[in-house]
Amino acid sequence: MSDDGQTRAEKLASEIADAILDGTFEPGSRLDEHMLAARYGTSRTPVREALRQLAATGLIDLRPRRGAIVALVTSDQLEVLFVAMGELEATCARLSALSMTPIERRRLEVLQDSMGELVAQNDVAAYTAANTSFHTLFYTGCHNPVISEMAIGLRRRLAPFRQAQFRAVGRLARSHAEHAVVVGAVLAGNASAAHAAMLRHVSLVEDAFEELRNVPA
Amino acid sequence: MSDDGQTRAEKLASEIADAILDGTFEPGSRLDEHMLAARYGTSRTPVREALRQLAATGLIDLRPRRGAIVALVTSDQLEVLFVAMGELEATCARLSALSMTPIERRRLEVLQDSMGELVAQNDVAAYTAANTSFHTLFYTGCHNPVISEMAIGLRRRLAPFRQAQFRAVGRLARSHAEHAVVVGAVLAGNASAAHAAMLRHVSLVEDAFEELRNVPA
DNA sequence: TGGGGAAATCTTGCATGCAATTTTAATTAA
DNA sequence: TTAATTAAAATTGCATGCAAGATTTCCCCA
Repeated sequence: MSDDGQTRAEKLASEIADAILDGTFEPGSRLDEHMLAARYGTSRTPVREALRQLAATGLIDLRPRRGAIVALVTSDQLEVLFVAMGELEATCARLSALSMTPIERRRLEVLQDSMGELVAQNDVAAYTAANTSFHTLFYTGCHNPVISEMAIGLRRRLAPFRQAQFRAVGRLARSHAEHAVVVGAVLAGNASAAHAAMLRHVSLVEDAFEELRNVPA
Repeated sequence: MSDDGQTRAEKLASEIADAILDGTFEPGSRLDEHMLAARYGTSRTPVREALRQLAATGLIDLRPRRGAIVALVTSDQLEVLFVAMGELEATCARLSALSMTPIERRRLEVLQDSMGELVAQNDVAAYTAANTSFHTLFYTGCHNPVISEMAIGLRRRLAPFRQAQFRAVGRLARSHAEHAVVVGAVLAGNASAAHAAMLRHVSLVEDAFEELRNVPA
């Protein structure tokens, strides 16, 4: 089993990334090469290659001769990351308004409608899942893998900080209403309106996160 | 000499990147690990780590068990890269309009004026250099290292394809006029206008590149 | 003469080991 | 008790070697 064409270093990079994102390795903790090698049953060589790959994504911090630590995101950096993701998502929406195929536009419309039903049923879990699909549609719809991969990388990195954003009352309906503006602009082919609407939407999501974050620990 | 706190793999990554960008290693050519190790006087281990780092930036293509090749950018990919860079630059301008400090705004103003003189003198070389400074001001001015690093990385990657864009007649004055619109919007704190103006500017630069590229080989 | 297949060669992937640097601990002096 | 110094331990950086997979070469057959 296990060998699907990927090299061990690649699988390690992905597994370590998962472990970091799901909290197994806490921010700031040292990623000892021997420890990782033992944990994943390999030698240090592929571990080192994986670490270098992860360092390039910003997930870990690789200090020469001093080892790797899980990147600790300060409050400031988190702000910067959220802003960056927002801008990228807005850009995706902008390009989607210009580049989406009729089929993609139709999919967007259908998803928006079905999410409306989820709002009516107040199904938070299903809405959260659909919300991911919603944003994914723009990643593919912008037809620019360079931008979409940047956005996906950021979204992935911010995932641990985005949980439970729809818990607050009325957030579901509000999110859906904001989506409607974005969808309308994209379907109308109005690039700048799509950009502005998506930016407003994700900024509000960020605000919701802020509220969460400022709850006394 | 030689040891300035950097690890060999890091220096290798930077040296190989330079060699790729200056054309020493042509797109599509194989990057043999033994060859690289011999060329830079190390063993294969740091070479492999450097290659993994470069693969993360998209500069090389690392195919499992099949070695690394210098990423060959097709015409389509180049288009995608230019669009991505344009969008990021526009985003930088947008954020700059919101976040630049008075000092940064002043610097922008001063540079814009001095570039006007270069246009009058038709000093292409100096204008080209100043143009880099101009864009760099927005990278720092957006106050978002995540976005600016993405933009810088793209600009670096596209550098080999951007040469001589000011050769065409009248391009200098036109560039400066476009800059004026961007600067005006940023100084006025008009985010969406700054975004639109920068987007228009870089799109035109891209068009100039297109003209160059379509010259029969 | 051209195509298919097997063997030889080459290249990558990974483990291991050693040297160098950093980190930790211990010991001593103030 | 605390700070400084030094020695020990641990950890990283890198070279080397071998095995597995890919590539090339060569030969045979149609």
